[in-house]
Amino acid sequence: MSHAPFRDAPRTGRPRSAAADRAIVAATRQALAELGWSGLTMAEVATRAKVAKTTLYRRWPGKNELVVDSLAAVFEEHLELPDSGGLAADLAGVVRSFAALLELPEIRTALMAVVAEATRDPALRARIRDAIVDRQKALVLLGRSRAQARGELPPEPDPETAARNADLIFDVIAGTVVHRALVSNEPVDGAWAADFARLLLTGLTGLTGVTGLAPRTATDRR
Amino acid sequence: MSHAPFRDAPRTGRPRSAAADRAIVAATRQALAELGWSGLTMAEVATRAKVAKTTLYRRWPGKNELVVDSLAAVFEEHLELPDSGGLAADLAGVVRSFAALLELPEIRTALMAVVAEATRDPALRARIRDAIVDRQKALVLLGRSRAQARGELPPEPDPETAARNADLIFDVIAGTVVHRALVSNEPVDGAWAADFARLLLTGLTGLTGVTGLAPRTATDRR
Amino acid sequence: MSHAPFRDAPRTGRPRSAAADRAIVAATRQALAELGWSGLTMAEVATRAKVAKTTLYRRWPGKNELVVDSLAAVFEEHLELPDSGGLAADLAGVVRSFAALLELPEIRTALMAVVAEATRDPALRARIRDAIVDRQKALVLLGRSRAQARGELPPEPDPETAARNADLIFDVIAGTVVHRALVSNEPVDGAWAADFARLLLTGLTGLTGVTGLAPRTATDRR
Amino acid sequence: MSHAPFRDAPRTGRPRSAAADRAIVAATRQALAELGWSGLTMAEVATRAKVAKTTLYRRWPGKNELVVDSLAAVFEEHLELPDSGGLAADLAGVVRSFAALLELPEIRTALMAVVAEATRDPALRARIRDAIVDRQKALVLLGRSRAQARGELPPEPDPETAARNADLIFDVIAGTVVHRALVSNEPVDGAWAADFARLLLTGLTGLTGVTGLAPRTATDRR
DNA sequence: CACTAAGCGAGACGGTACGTCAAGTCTTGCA
DNA sequence: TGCAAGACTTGACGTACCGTCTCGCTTAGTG
Repeated sequence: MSHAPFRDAPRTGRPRSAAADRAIVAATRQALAELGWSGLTMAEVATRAKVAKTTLYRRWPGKNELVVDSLAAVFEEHLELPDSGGLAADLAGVVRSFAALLELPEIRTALMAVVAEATRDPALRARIRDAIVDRQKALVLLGRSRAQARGELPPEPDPETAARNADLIFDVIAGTVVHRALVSNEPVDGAWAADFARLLLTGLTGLTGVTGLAPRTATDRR
Repeated sequence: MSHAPFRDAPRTGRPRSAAADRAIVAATRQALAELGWSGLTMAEVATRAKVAKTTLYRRWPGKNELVVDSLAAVFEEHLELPDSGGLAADLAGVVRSFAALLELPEIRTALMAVVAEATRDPALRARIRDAIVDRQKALVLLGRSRAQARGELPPEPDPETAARNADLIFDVIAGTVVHRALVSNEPVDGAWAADFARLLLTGLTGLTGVTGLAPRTATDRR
Repeated sequence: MSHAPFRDAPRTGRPRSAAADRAIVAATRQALAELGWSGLTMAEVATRAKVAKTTLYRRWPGKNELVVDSLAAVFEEHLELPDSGGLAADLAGVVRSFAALLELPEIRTALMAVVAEATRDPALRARIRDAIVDRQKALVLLGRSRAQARGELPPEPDPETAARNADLIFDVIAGTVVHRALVSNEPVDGAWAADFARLLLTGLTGLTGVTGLAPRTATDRR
Repeated sequence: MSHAPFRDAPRTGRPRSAAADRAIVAATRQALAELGWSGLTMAEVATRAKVAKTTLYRRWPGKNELVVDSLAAVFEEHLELPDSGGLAADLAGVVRSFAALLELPEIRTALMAVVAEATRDPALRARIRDAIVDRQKALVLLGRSRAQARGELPPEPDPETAARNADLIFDVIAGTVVHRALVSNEPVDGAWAADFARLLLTGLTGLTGVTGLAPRTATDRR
């Protein structure tokens, strides 16, 4: 956990309970799912975790940080990218992976809220980047390197371009999925993921035609 | 304003002050820019607008709705799409238009916050859609119809596909710009907009190569 | 009540509830009697008075001031000195009057506590003086002036001496009764009051002899 | 110290540090003087005494008892009555001795506070009596027995009367001095002590006249 | 022109959550 | 076992904001 103290100075006194840490994070996720971001209170979390409010504040500066770390735990356990053997399928896999997270009520209700809070709090922004965003970006980078190894994508000419392209692709994938799920409030199902993957691979001009060639079936929907 | 009462029943009594409406919305934007979403209070808005707190609650159900309407006013005055004569340029225009809004502190700090609130409040979600999202989407639709008129994009085979494609493209554009600006917290400058437009038009495979052909200059950045 | 606002400026807005004031003071006395000074909490008072905690803090800066005003109300309704026709009887009357107050559990538990708090808070000290001590002192002054009118005590030669003597006599009477009741924790009954009055009138040397001349009876005790 | 463990059972394990006891009491007095009763915390005492909080609780049941014992230490080192050769002077000596203690900030701020606490705690009341009040009363008794030995006061006819008178005189002296110092918040100087002694010896009627005969000078004040 | 039905500013009100603090207990490791 | 360090539970603290209310006043139309 990012708030863990350095163990350089051999700490004295009673050590912090690791079980409490786990209980608090779990309670936060549960309360978030039930009550939503603005309904979440520190006292409620404390009660559910069977822990005193002071224990919360000893470990996290406030609600924002606690929620970021709790969301991070969800990302940590859910994000993975099985090698599906092809770029298009890997792409759909990333999209599905992101979308699955955004279906969780605790993520739906809290992710954008902490992003909004972070606009006025650089430390929180860094925490979000380290704990959440970078974890997602790693998935995208993994997919690209696999595609390049397979020869589906050309290798980057130089590291700077590589980074710039990676950032762009990541913003496109993550941003689009988030917008679909949270703003447009539409399901991210297999059909949509396929459409999105096709658009990403072939660009706008290829969009309509290909769709026409492979009409969807009802069973295509999740 | 979307909360305006129906004029069917010819209202009696003293009419509401239109000046107050304007002052409140302006005060909300200003306070949002200075204090951020979570620092914004109804009392503060009332004070700045030189209005009583009761006047606020007489017109808006709460903070969420007041902010959505205030944000909507900003979108209304800023969003436009001058015809630049080509799809790529129109695309860049839409991106720049969205990005310009996301540079405003009141939008940065509040847009994602109300989206987050809306996850648990369908009425608020509808309000956001009507007042903000549909206004953005209209821009994207306008760009597509222009491109189709010019022959740069094929006409849609049927209305359902047209709607599905429009939704997808809109989520890609709006989502990507928002993610770049608010989550990645990087500037949406001309160079990035050009990269993004190229990706949208030609797809992933075209990305690296084209970039290599047209190396950027320093003056290209905003 | 000493915190009442001046009515010079014609007050606007909703007026404060006088009933709330009364309920709060009554609740404070009751809670003090049941829970003692250190057991008294603002929340408990608020609950008993069926009033919000904020209402308490809107009217009193804190627990100390609330308690002083509540004690003052008790003093106001209890302190009086019926004219008994003679100095000795008047003296006993004052003693009994003070003692009766000190038998009330809310006074027992709180009077010395606020005095202790006041050692570090001049404003609180002034409040105690105005609301409580001066009320007691007025009784002593009344007794003296009656005695002087009857010729039982000589008139004071000058105002300064008069004030100094009054202060001294007051400290003797009030201090002694308080010490007997709260520190020695012994009852202030009729017999003790008579002993004390005799000591005050005749001094130490007269103490033992007179007691011997007028042996007490069981009915003499309160 | 009244909390000292019995040495009957030959105690095992590491013995308690006597130095810690002294450091704690000293730290309590110092903290009391600086922070006042309500500002005093166990943690602060522990820090100042360079001792763990647990050590405090191992030796005293709580804050009240710790403070009583610390005040008792002050009384123990300060209270004494040099034989001045006459009743009036001895009386003034007792008054001055009490007053000197009440000038100490730790006593001013804490004495009445523990008395107030004691109204709801018989054990604390007993502790105060044994550790503080009886020590003061011994001084008064000593003064009386000297006066009786000198013939300035008549011997008591019987032990019961002796005790009753002693209690009364003690309440008068201690109560008056405390009231002057803490409630009226006026200095207990030589002039006031002389006035008080005169009143005690001759009673109320003698008060005004004698004062008139011996007008004070400025140098008479402390 | 008076009546009347709102609107309006000021501020009290009952609530709820905040983040802090103190009391007193418990846990660890060292002496 | 004593002790230092410090985590822990409990619960009060005082503040801030919420959304509602009460009051005295103003401002249109309507009768």
